[in-house]
Amino acid sequence: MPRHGADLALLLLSGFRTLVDAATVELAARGYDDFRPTHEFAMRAIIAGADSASAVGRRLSVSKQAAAKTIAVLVDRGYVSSGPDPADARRNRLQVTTRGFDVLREGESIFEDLRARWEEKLGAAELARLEASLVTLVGDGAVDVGAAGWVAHDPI
Amino acid sequence: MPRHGADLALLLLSGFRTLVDAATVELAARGYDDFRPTHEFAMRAIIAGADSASAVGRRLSVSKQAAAKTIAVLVDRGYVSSGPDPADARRNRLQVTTRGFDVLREGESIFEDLRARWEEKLGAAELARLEASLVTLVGDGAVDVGAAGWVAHDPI
DNA sequence: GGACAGCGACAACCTGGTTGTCTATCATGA
DNA sequence: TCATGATAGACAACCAGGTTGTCGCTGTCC
Repeated sequence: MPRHGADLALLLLSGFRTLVDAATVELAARGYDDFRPTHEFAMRAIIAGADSASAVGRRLSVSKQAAAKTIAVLVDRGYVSSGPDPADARRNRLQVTTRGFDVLREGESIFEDLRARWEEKLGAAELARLEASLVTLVGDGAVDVGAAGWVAHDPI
Repeated sequence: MPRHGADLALLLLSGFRTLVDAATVELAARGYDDFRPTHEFAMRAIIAGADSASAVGRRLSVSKQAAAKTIAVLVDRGYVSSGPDPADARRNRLQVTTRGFDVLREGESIFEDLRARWEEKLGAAELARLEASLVTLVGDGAVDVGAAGWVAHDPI
């Protein structure tokens, strides 16, 4: 067994892919096709208070241009609305639409299902242990920042 | 705690990123800058017997054009050599160069070091347990195929 | 010998990023 | 009050890595 260390990295990647691919496929089956993980990150940033393209970019550690592009497709697909900010004419105020909240809620429930399926495979205690180990290794905050930009590709 | 299931996915991603970013940075520090995980996958495919661009594409489940592009940069940077196949004039026979094997060996040792650091943090038994759990969840073969194409971005 | 398949090259395009430049707007301090 | 500086967003050019499609050459097989 050479490459033992690298295999660990691949296992982690593979786990992530398994979940995200399944979620994207399932989301498409439920009527939200062309919804990508990137979009989720952007919407969560908006909900968390980043109500302009620049702010989303900062929150996601990404250039404002990149954020603006993502937001443009989100607006185009009706997940996010954008209008002039009455208080500051430079800004375009962003808001997640009802449809936007819908897709997020669907996504959450899909991920819950996937996790439940893993619990069946592994046992609840063991899965909790795995999560705890990961938190020890990468920290709890790792869950939030900088994940966008690493999740760019199409499933299958 | 909503988003529990999604957090699991993010933990896995974060673990992968932590390892791969660190490895890429360390590799650059050792003189192999602009070497990306994608390149590693392509080189391993060549070593495994895929000695033409089309074959690499098949092995990596990627179009032959995509494989040809990657191989072009690998050849350009001296990690892979390409020459006419005396037995078949259509093909360009690929070979990993000495420098190519060097960078792979460095990469392996870096990943071993990273894994050892994680063992210190978590304990050897617990890390082995984590790996075993992941193998249970995603299967052993998951380590190999289709990982290219998910590892496209720059660290930091 | 002819039909078909595979290889590599080329071109056009997509997505998700990047940097750089520009204008409009706001905020601040002399 | 007004000049200066910072910020928002738009636009353009570019990059990496991927896609599809077309094409010509080469090899294989009937």
